[in-house]
Amino acid sequence: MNLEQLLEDKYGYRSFRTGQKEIISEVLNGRDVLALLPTGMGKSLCYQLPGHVLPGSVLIVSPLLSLMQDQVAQLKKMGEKSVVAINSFLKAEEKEQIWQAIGDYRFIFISPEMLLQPQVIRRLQRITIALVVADEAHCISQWGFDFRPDYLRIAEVLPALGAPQVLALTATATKKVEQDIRHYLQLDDPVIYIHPMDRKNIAYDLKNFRDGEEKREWLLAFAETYEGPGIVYAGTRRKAEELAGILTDNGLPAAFYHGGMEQQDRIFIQQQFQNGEINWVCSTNAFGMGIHVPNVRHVIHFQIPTAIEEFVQEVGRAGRDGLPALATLLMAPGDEKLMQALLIDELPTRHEIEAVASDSAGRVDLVEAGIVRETSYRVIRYWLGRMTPEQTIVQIERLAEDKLMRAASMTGLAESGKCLRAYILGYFDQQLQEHPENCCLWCGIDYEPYPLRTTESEESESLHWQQRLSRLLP
DNA sequence: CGTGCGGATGCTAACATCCGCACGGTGCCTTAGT
Repeated sequence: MNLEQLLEDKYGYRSFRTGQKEIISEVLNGRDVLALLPTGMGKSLCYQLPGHVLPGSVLIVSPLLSLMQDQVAQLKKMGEKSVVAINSFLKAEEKEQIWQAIGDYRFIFISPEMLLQPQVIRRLQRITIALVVADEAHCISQWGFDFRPDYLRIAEVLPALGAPQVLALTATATKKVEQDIRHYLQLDDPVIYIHPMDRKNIAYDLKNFRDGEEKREWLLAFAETYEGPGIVYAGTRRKAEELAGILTDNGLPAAFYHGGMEQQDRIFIQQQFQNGEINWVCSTNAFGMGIHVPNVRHVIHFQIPTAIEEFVQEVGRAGRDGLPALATLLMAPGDEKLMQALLIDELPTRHEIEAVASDSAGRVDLVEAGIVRETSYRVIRYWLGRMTPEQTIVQIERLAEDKLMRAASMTGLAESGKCLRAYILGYFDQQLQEHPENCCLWCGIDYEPYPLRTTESEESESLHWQQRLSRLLP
């Protein structure tokens, strides 16, 4: 089969990007594949193209509803009609209609939680699933153990679906994440494709401050000096709002974004950022997946992230256009303590585990009564289904240790005093081939490539007039 | 670690002030009964 011809017929591209052809060929050879491709390297084509060749539907397991909707819209825009997302956005009748004709859809998007529902499995059993895709597969490792346990259960469904082949796609994976993906998706002798993950156009900077006040002053001065767009990652929702407030108070086009907002507001901010109407988004780690803004110049971490994996994911949203981008990590004494406390507090407690274990009737009253938190309840139920309460407690303790170790690797980066790029690549078991010209603060950073803010003083003055006028008028 | 909230305090009626303590990120899925 001529893949290039197919690519041109279906998508109008003349040639594949690095890695795409290898991955697609292996999928078409019937192999399980785990592909590590950096963000923006055309991951979705790796299942879209096989979807036109394979004898059956492609089932894509996706972490976010917004991501699904986005991908469905994108496929439809490209002329692909037989696409659907099965999720809680659908009304009962819509859902029924889709199920009636489910075999007609070439691409079916679904969340792990929805996929695990028995009636969903029964419906999917009636059709031929040729390929199951785990999109953003690092979520298995990142979320499965203590947040969204259904992520660990995807493989349970596969036998019922006729044991289709599996393609796992992600941008960031340590050896541990890779192993988790292989194990929990039960990949069968998979082909592993690893693309070098170094992003040469991103320089890594680090600033030490005495306290948060100094950080705030620096952030404001930076945003007033340099042109965005940029993302500022804060540790908490409140902090994200506070930082956005500082920027907007000083006339900068900024907004905050976090998981506590209404879905509509979140979509609105995303769109404004994508249209360039907002220059700075101050957010928690909720912001990022599914954001396609190629020209993000700056990613600033106001507070230290909980792991290098997270840091790299977030930093990777900069400079997708290939132009120079800058990642800046702001540090102050005590920062790591806050994040450590946060990491551990959110895990199920011994008390919660014992409460769920002794509640043999399996009632959800514990959550209603405020004895067990909602997420804890589901996580505990997952583990109790597989081990004793005592083993579950040990399991959660191990998770806490693991999280603290990963957090320590992040502080290690901040304190190493050596090339940050080399440290990061080393963490992912990759070797730095060559230091780019703009590498990191230890190798030296030239700030000249980062465009300065164009002071549109006249424009802002006229805006002032408009504002004053609007205040005078009723 | 930093912050914000609720309750106690101090003393006789409303309110300022202090202290202890909980909380902090990430998202699917909710099919009851007016």
